[in-house]
Amino acid sequence: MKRHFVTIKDIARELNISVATVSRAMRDTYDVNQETRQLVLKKAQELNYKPNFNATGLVKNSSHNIGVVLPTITNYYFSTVITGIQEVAYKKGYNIVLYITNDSAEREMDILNELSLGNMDGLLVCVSSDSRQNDHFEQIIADGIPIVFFDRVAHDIKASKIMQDDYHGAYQAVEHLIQQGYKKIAHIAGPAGLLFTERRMEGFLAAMKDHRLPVKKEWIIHSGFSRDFGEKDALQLLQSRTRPDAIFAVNDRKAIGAMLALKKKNIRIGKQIGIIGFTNDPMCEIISPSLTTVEEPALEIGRKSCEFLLNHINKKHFQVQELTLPTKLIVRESTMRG
Amino acid sequence: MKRHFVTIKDIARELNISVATVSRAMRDTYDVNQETRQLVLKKAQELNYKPNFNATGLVKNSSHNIGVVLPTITNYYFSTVITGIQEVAYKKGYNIVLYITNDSAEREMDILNELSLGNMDGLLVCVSSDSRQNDHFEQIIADGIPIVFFDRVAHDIKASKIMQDDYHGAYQAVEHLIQQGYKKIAHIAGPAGLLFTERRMEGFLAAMKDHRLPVKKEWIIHSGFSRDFGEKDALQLLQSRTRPDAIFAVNDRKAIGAMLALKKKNIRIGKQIGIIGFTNDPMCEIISPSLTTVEEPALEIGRKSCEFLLNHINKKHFQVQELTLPTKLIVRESTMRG
DNA sequence: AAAGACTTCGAGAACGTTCTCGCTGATATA
DNA sequence: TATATCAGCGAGAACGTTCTCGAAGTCTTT
Repeated sequence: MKRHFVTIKDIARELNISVATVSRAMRDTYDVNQETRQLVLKKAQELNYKPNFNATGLVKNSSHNIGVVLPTITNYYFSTVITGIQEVAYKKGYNIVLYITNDSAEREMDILNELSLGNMDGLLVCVSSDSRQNDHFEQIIADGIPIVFFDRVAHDIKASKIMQDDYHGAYQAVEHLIQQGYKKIAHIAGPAGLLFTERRMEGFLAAMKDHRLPVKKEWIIHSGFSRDFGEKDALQLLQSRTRPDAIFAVNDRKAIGAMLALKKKNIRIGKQIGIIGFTNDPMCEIISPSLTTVEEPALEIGRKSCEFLLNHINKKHFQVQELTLPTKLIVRESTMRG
Repeated sequence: MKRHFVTIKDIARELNISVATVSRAMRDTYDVNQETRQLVLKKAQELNYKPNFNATGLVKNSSHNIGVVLPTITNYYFSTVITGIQEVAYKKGYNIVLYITNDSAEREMDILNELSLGNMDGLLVCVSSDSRQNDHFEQIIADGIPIVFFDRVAHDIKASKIMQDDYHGAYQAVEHLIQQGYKKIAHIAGPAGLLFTERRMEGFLAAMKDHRLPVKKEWIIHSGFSRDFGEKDALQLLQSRTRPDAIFAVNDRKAIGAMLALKKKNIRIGKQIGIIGFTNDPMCEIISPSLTTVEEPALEIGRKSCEFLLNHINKKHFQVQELTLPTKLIVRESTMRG
């Protein structure tokens, strides 16, 4: 249990020099003799010295921890984003510590009021789908803790934001459907109130309008993000007076749910009803027919978010900035009429 | 950039009491008057005081951080394990900080020699598939940092280990194939040298032996864990002199790779060749035909690992212990001959 | 009334670093 | 020779807590 650590003092004692000099040597400041420096480094190695981050953090007033607050990690998009975050954080010597909200606004609140959060150098957050109030973020920002939002961003908060190009991705998706000859296009969307959901909706509507296609209210359904909701939404669409001949889903999971539901009803995906998703989850290639989708730059979003945050943390002055990364249409079988 | 924090001293000054008393009040020790305690708590709330973990950590010699070292997080099993870990860690006030090895022994070494690791209160690790040398773990253990291994454990290390019941899971899987009438059963395994791979192999061999079925060398293939390897292995099996009529894959991803390859060759899964996987990845339900598999208790493994580690960290004396959690056969279409 | 026990609190050291200031001795400048 | 410059280093404070020790006051016991 009790472990004893080698400190800078031990090195100083063994070398008969002051702790100040050892500290200088470790940090390679200008005012230390290179010879003594080598001596110190050698001795440090020999004693297996590891710096104590609590001590450095205490004087420098930083923890080298950045908090990542997100709804879940058990899906392709989020786990990939985290991988990107971790990659750049690790390189710069920062730890990332995870906070999972389970997509619950209540839990999100709890987490943001958490003690430990105050000890983060900065925060990367993707808001939960049912959080409407944003006061808790305001509070954190007021406390002076840098925040970068990614993917699902809070509307009204003045903070840096990184998203994929949801509008154009959606536009391109719908245009692809239209080019394939589908005309009666439905959209199964996410919960209302989330910016990226709205942007995809706008892209959908714009593409329909530009191609002079009618949009029926009953072809637009708002619900949750999971596969189950995709199934339900698809079944609901089948009930509508005029049945759509294509579905644009807000994400791949819902698209896959819809496919599963339609397959059960013996509807031939592509031929009878075309389907397109969003994300490019590996599942797209596994399901049959394979799912056409819009690829999101998840890894890059993770990397860039973290880079932004580290800039915010280390720069004296930082501008709030927004970044939109491009998406890419990936055509597969689910939108093939042939 | 510069943020000013409310400290215990501020509270003491405003209340005209000593820092020691404030500290006592915050920790609710026995030797503090309940009235003054309430006063302190009220003032703390009022000033929005947040304890500084660097300071407490420095005197208590702990960081309340536990490191999680694992190959990747972008798959179902690992992301679920992490969710379990995070769940209990959060409850106990510990942060989890992620280290991703990308399944490379070299990177694993780098990470374990990392400075920041020395500042973890404990480690949860799942070794990378190509790591043979375990000296770096010995070193950490010698440093007195508690370690718990999960899933992929290092053979020879004396440390606590948590795994699913790979042997019986495999046995049950193969027995299920046999009961379905398959006789020529192949096993596409993981890389040799990993304990759980070997255990699944043993389960496979035992079931075959108990049912007096022959095992051909060419029906056993060792390779990587990814879908690509599953495809390759399946194609290789098709080349063998006597073609197997069923495949037991070491995990779902390989099983799915194999299915995809066989489907491309117009082989009817189930009828001509039965396939069973391991993990119960959500993809099993998505692919067609759906994939029979052995469910792993991923969430529970995450939870238990973390509980073990926290015990190790907080108990004065701890016994190294090993825990094996049960698996569960989940029958779907890929092993239906009818 | 004296002694003991208990409650409540303060002073100050300690944790392992970094940082500021100033000192020493050597070298360069006048 | 006297003075300025500079390289290299040490002493000690500071960061925000906890912890140990002891003191003051109150209450109980005899």
